[in-house]
This record gives sequence, structure tokens and C-alpha cells, in this order.
Amino acid sequence: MRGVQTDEPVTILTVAREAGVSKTTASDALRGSGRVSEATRAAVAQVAERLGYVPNGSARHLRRASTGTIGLHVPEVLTRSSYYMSFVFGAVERAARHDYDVTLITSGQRRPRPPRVDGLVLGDPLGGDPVVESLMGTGLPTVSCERFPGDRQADGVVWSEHAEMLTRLLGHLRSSGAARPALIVAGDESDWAASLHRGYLGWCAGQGVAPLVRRVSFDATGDEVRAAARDLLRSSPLDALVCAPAGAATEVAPLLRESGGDVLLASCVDSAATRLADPPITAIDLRPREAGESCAELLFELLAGAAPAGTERLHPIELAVRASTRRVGI
Amino acid sequence: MRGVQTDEPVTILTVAREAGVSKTTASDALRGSGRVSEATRAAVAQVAERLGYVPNGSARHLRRASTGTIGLHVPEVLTRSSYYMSFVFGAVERAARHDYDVTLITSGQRRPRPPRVDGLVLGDPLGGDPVVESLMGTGLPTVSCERFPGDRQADGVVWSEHAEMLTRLLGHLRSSGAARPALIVAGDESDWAASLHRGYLGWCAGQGVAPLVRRVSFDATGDEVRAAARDLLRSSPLDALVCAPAGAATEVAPLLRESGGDVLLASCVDSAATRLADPPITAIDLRPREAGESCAELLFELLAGAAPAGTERLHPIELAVRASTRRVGI
DNA sequence: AACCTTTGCCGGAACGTTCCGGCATCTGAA
DNA sequence: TTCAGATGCCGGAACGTTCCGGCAAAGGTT
Repeated sequence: MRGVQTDEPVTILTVAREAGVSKTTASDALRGSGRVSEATRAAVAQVAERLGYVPNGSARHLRRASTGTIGLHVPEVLTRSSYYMSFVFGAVERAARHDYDVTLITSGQRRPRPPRVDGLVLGDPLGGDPVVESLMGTGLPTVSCERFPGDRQADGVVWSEHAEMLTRLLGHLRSSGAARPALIVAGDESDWAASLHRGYLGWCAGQGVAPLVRRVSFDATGDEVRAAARDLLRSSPLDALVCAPAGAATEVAPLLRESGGDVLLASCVDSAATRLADPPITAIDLRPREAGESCAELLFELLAGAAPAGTERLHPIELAVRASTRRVGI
Repeated sequence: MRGVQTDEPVTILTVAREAGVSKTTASDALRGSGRVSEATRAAVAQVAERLGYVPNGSARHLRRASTGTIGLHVPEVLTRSSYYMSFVFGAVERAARHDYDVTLITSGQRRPRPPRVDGLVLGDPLGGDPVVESLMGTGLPTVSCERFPGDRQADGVVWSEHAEMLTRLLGHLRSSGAARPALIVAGDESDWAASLHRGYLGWCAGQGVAPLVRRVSFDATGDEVRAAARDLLRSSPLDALVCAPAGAATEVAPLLRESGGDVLLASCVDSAATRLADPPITAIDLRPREAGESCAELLFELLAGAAPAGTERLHPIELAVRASTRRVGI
């Protein structure tokens, strides 16, 4: 603790005075704009570093007529799935790095007029969601995680190869002895669920097996998922079950164990719950934090003009194979 | 969508002009400061509402010489425990309501000088943590969640009756047939763990049973916790186990099941994992989101002078009794 | 009627930044 | 030698808000 330095805040004027230049030159030197000699630039930079100068974000945003805030919409209650928690965290962290604030927009709250933000990130926009529709209509730069199932598309899209990853998962199940894996998945209002459904049907067609699907709502409760699973258990002998909705796999795990049928179980969304389940459940790791970061990053590039409207960016996901899909002795 | 209104931003000048008053009067009317007649105040408010006036946060913070940001420190990796996720979310939401940003400060990053914030929230400050020590030394208004185990104390403290709640939990275990519940808990560098330990020893003394404790580190890994549990299983016949660290209970659950000893299990931190475990694990719900909100709220009251330095505020927590501690037939 | 106090309202300055335009000085070609 | 252009630097205005001080009118007291 080398002396309290609560004297007065060090502004760009302090830096300029100390470096013996004008505030304009100091500003130009630090930001790389204007015409400044290399010597001056270095000198100013050194003084700024020495004094610990940090630009005042409020003043900067005021001058630039930017709000310093981006809006972030996620469809459902955050607490339900840890996916969105991580997603938001990633976006917030990335925004902070750009000196930006994040305002959370939930589907519940009324939206009388466009929020005061410079841009929007939409996590898993659902087709038909009126809040999403109105946000898309603001004309603000927008990035969506997964495509918007509506007519119009966001300026930037971060997406993952869900269908391909599900195909890999199904292949793994087959090699573990499952002849006809079933799927519990949400409806096509979300691009993510639609991709999974499509991928599943494609795989079934390729393998020549009959599809075995039950649809549930996007934010299905445990009861709803369990009902679907029971329905599957009743209708046909089940050798493997893939649950798409977050948390669904852990909800049905006890049910499968009770049924005693030795059913392989996998989830399309990884989480602490699937990792810690007994046995641990094979799952697709969507890497939500990185997805949030990627969305925010793309939005800032759009805002800066560094990326053109219509940019699409692939977000890599991973398959985590665990005990729930490993046959003993294979 | 009643006409795009992307003309020009509506500032306080717009409101003032429209209401036929000066900007000063408009400002005073909207904020309740200065001397304004009730009629004028109402008129201005109505105009502001009609035009959809939203004060420019950057300008406000610039003028007020506030940063519009509070710092938030949490001890460990966020992803590990959902507790801190929720905690941070609560604080962020509350800060947004006050038009404030939140900067996350992790113990990892270097802190060469005090961050540009108006105040600090410290979640579970650990005694001896150099980052926490330096943050406490900045002189900034500070609120801590749980007391700081060091010499100095934060300006505001939000705390919960952990010892009392553990006492209730132990009583419940006893009424479920456990004669001598054991405890796995972290060391006294965190006030939370220290309180639990104290509460446990107190209960044991009151009941006349010998304490059975194993200490682990604050951010204990699954292996570390399992080693402690195995040690307990070996040393004496175990009828009940209370795990303090977040996630610890779910980590040891499979171990206890294998041991076959029909051990009651409870956690001092609730989470999705404990709720969804099989069987669901009895846990203390720390209501982390509300804790984060409460901390942020107290900090803003301190900043506004509405609460005096040294304010302590009780955060209520709850006990969620589940199947893991219910004997069949009782 | 002369004075003081209160009430209601207002103009201007300031917060720290960016950016437009402008003014010297230097370079090199005519 | 002169002049055009490039280079390096700078002053002042502006962003939208709050707040200090002030001014006129209304109300109350002697």
C-alpha cells in the first residue's frame, strides 16, 4: 500500500499537462487517431501508464452519443437452466472488456419502447415470441445465438452444428449396442430444437431405422418430460434415450433406473447436474459461456463496422461421453 | 408499431421545451429536487412520460462524478458453484435498477491500483486473501456478504444465521434417527464455514455427543471431499453426514450409496444438483440471488447516505428437507 | 408603506471526452 | 526564392445532465 492516492482523479488533462502537450494531442496519442509523431505518442503513453490514467467511460459515451449498453434477451427464467447463466456471464464479461454494460431483457417485462442500448444479443430467439419480434423491429444491430425461426434474420448469427453433433452421439449409442435410440425434443419454434429434430430424422433415414420421437415444450417441466419418457417406455422396448431439453435427462434418469430396462441415456445439454449424476450422463457440451462471449464479440464488431451485416459465425461444441452410455464389458 | 421514432433522442431539453419550462425546472421536477410547484411538477412528469424521456446515464454519471459502476468480488471460479452465479445475477439486476454497471473482480487478476468504481461488494471474503485486503484498503464504500474474518470490517454486512440453521438441520437429522451426524466443512478463513463449525460444536455440546468433523479447503475438489468422507466411513460407524462446501454432497452421494450403510446426507448449500440428485438431497437454501440483491441494495443505500456505515442486515435462509434425510417408515 | 422571507423559476457553468477546423512549421519541387 | 502540400499540434465546442447562485413575484410582518 504505497500511499493513498485519493487526491483527485487523473483525467486526460492531467496526462496532457504532465506530458507537456494539449488535451487533443494526448487524446489522439492514446487512441491512435489524428496526426501525432511517434515520439510524442510514446511519451504520452508512458505518462498515462505512469499516472494510471483510465478514460472516463461516461464522458466517452456521452461524447460519442453511444449508450455504453447492450441489451441481452434470453427466453425463459434464468434460474431454470445453468446454460443461460453461463451464456449471460460470457456476454457480460466480453462487454465489460469493451467498456460496455449489459441490460437484461426478459420476455416477461413490458416493452413500451425500444430500450436505450447500442445493440442487442438474442439468446435462442423463439419464433413467435412477441418481445423478440419487437426487438428485431427496432432496427438496432442485433446478434442472435442460433438462427431466428421467423422471416427476418439478425445482423449477426452465432450458430453450432447441432445436427452433426447429434449424429455423432447417435453413432456412439449405436456402437454401444442401441439399435433404435429415441428422442425427446422441443418443438420447432427454436432453431436449436428444430436442428436436432432434423438431424435425428436424417440419421434414422440413413440407418434405415424408424424414428421414435416425443415432442415437449421448450421449457418443459420435469413432469412433462417424465410423461414423455413413460410414454416411450410403454409404447416400445427402449434401448437408448436422448433428451434434448436442458435438465430433462437428469429428470428422467430415476425413472429409467426404476424401469430396470438398462436404457442408455444422453442429454443434448451438458450441465453440472449431468456431470454429477449417478451414473454421469453423456451430454453435448454447448460451451455456453464461450457462446455468450462470441455473440457479444460479434455484436461489437458489427457496431465498429469491423464485421458486415449478415455475418455468421460457427461456435464449436463438444461431445462428452460418460458412463450412462457405456455398456459394461464393451 | 406506431411509427418509427428514430428522429432524434429526447433529452431533458426536449421535455423542458415541450412543457414550456427551463431545463433546470424540468430536471428539478423530474427528480423531486429544488423548488417546483406541484402543478408544474405534474405537467413536466406528464410530458416526460408522453415523450418517453429516459435520462442519459452517461451524462448523469459524468456530472455527478460517479463512475456508474460497482465492483463485485467473488473468491473462486464462478463456474464451479452455481451459488456465485446466482449471487452475481442478483447483484447485477439490482445494480441495473439503479442505473449502475457491475465490474467483476476475480482473485486471479492483478490489481495494480484501485478499480474505477463507486463501491464494492465482496462475496464471501476470505481472510488472508490479498486481493480482498487491498480492496478493503481502497477506502471505497464496501459491503460484504458474511463478515470479513480479518481485523477490519466492511461498511455494510449482509449475513445469515448459518449456525442456527445448521442446528435446525442437525435436529432434523436426529429426529430421523441419526445419533451422531458428522460434518465436512472448510476452514475458518471464511466466516460462513467458521459459523457452521461453531454451530456444529455448539449443538454437539448441547446434545452431549462427541463432534465428528473433517476439514477441507474452501474450494475443495470432489476428490478431496470424497477422501474426507472415506476417512469418516472408516473411522466410525456413520449414520448421517452434513457436507458444507458447495457441490460436496452430490460428490459423495455415490460413495455413500456404495458403502450401503444407509447414511443420511445433507448439504449446507442448495443447488440444482442437490434438488435433482437421486434421492434428492436435503439442503440449506442460501437464496443466493436474493443475497446478491441485498448486498447491492445495501451498498446503494450507503452510497446515498440512506444507511449509516456499520449497518448489518440479516439475510433469511431456508431449510429444504428432502428424501435423502427421510427414513422410510418414519 | 417599507421591509424581510418564502416560493417558483431560470441562466450558466461544469463534469471529461472527442472531433472539427485551423495555425504554424517543415519538406521538397518549381 | 516561392509556394503547395504534408506534418505536428492545438483551441474551442459539443454531448446531456446537475447544481450553484440569482432574480422576480408573492406573501407576511412590523
